[in-house]
Amino acid sequence: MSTEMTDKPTLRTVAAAAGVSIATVSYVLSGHPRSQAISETTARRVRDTASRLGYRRNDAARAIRTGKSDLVLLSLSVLADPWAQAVAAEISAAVTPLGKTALIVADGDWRTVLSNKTPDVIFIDHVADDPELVADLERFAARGVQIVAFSEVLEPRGFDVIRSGAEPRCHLAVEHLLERHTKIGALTSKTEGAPRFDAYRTTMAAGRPADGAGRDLRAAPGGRLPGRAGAPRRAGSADRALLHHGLRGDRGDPGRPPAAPRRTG
DNA sequence: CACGCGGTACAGAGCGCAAA
DNA sequence: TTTGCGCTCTGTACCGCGTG
Repeated sequence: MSTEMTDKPTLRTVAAAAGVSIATVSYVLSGHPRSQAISETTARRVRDTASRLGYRRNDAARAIRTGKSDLVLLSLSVLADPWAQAVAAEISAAVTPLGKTALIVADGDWRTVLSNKTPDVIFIDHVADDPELVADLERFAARGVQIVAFSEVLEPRGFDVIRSGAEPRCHLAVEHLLERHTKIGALTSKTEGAPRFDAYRTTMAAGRPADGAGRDLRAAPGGRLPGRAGAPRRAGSADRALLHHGLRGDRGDPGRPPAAPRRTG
């Protein structure tokens, strides 16, 4: 019994129905430069037949031969982060005109996705300096997958690493606030060993204004600034401004170009 | 281990036509 | 008639993975 009415039409089906070879159908339907060498009569017959049979290209099969999936994977550890949302929007907008699809993984579990898919490009917003994770990335990079990892600690090993560069951005934020303030409060979850806070502290200690005015950075672990005993106060406007810069600037403001990636062969 | 899946890439066959 | 050339299309290897 024939299954032609129920089976999904393939290139082979279309070729048989149109009376041409598989290759001819492939050239016509893919718009391959070589299709210009195929007569308009034949090309039209192929297109009409494909349309009549409801043919749709099998991207998985195509990926086997070309090694291209037209898939761009974006792995975000925290989707609620304004920076992550901005990056997701930018990448989606950038890849769509190229005929590619952005696949966004919101829980940062990019390894599970890569177990059964091979994207053309992978963006990962956070990669721990774990040898096993890095080995996974190196393996995909060796297969020709372009990988961009945002990391403060990872070294480029066949793939790109973007340093968020907390210090320069903290410097900009502090200098901006110092135009109108001499005392700045920082709301931070921890003050020791935190790169972001260290960057603020370094900037504050880096120099003193010519008029001799002092610089004072007060840390507030837990999100509260020190005040009178028993009455912790909320941060003032300058403090909130600094916090704002810290969140947005720390990992790259979408409105500004990111730090240049470093790559090794 | 052999085979099949679907689409692509590429070498080359078949044909028509013009010039010698 | 032979030769050369260009156009159109064909046949098949190849890819990674699952299945028998």
